[in-house]
Amino acid sequence: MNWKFATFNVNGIRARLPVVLQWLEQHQPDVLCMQEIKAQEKDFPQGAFRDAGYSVSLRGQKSFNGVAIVSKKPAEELLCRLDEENPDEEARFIAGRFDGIWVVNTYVPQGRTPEDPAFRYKIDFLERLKRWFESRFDPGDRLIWAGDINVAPEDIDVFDPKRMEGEIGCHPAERQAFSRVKSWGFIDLYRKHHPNEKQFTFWDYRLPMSFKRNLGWRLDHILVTDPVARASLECMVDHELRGRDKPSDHTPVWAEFDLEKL
Amino acid sequence: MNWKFATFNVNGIRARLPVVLQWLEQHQPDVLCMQEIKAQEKDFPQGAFRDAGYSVSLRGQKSFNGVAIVSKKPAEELLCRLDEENPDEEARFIAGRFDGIWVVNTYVPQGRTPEDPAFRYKIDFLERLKRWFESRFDPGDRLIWAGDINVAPEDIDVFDPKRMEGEIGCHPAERQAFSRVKSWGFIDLYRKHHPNEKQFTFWDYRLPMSFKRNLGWRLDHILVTDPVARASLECMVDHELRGRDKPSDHTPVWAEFDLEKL
DNA sequence: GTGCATGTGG
DNA sequence: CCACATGCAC
Repeated sequence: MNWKFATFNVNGIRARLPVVLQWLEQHQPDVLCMQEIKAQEKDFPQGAFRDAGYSVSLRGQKSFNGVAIVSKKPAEELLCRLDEENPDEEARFIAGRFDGIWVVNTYVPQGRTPEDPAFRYKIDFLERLKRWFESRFDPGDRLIWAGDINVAPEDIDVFDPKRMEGEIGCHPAERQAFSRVKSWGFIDLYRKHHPNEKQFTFWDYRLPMSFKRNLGWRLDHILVTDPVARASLECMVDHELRGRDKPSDHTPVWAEFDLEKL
Repeated sequence: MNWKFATFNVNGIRARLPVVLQWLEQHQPDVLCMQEIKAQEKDFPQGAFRDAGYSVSLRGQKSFNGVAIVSKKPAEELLCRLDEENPDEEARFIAGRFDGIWVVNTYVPQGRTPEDPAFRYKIDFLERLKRWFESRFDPGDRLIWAGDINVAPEDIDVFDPKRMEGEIGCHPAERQAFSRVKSWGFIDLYRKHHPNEKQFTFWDYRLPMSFKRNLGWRLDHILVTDPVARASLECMVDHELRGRDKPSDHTPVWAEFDLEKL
């Protein structure tokens, strides 16, 4: 039986609700991770997802950030913070078990510029995440880490690597921090299926005509442990959405798995 | 040859542009007066109107008020302020000559409450308008005064005259001020064609379900001098627009004239 | 450029 | 309830 998974930085769930519902209707993923829902729990349109046949797990915050997982079956287990000791950390992390697979959904800080304190926070976030994986899981577990990681891992993942060298999203320090988390036991699923494809998942609103001119970044990722990678059939970026009327600046990434190979 | 005229408080031209363009496309008025465009000249979507075959004359202001006239032919003469001595008066007045007919488009102050200084300003505005008509025109001229007058002239023009007695829009002082301007030589064209109709042009957003329950006011008017009244064929309120998706709180009023009778 | 928060105005 | 202004973040 096939199992479908997707991740999408929606940039405001209230503004993007029609787009997301239509995408769910068409693609029927078993699990969809969303980032930048930009809503508190009380403002998240839970009813609309339930009516579409999806269960909602979410970690909200007023105005910024916020992550959610919607799934055909409710989470078998759920964790809403990376750091249980810190009750008012930003809403950038949620993890749940679905059909026996642990799904970790993150919205990694963007970091502003490499000089900004926010950049240090980004690196720290990735290091905390690495320790979190180490302490709870084994690379042989069924585990998916997905979301807006805000790092373009290689030069192929930016529209103009020369121009973007050392810039936010491409800085060696963040690439290395991301790489270190992956080295624990993750495979970049899009890159596994498409080793040489220059395919982006984000086009900045602020760059004039960025989508039309394909001035993008691959910042949204599906990372999986080895057993999950071996069960994977495909991983794709649905850039079509970005060309429509009121798009998010990001676009969905999805993957399909053969559960019998797991 | 028939000549079509309309007035519409759009409540923000930028928010209402698709609605207005579709209405123009369908109804093809020779002249449309708009109020509450809520835009400065530079922010008014002139290109969209030109593409639709309309010439634009406007008096804008940042954020509030603002009036415009769009017309199949450009204005033969144009006046943009009621009080030429006062350069920073609110953008509530524009007048132009089209096909030999003078069209005066006003957004009369709402007045807040009868106790508020804004109410005095409303009465004064109507009195200044009366003097303006007296000084420049004769009741025998071809003249149309239209717009959001913000007065329900008679009890029939409010959903609940008992409840609204003395309230803003129905207060005796503003009814009298409006009546005094009309007494110079204007005929209420909707009332001429529909003497006993209880038909509203405004339904407050803030009253729950006001449109569905028809809790409205007739505040938008087409006033004409006697020769124009004699050439008139019909005057109607297009309340259908108010029932759609993102409506203005007001709805268009239109009239048709036989130019050969003029 | 876009979404959201808050404040003003109707 | 709705539109617009300003301010913030990305």
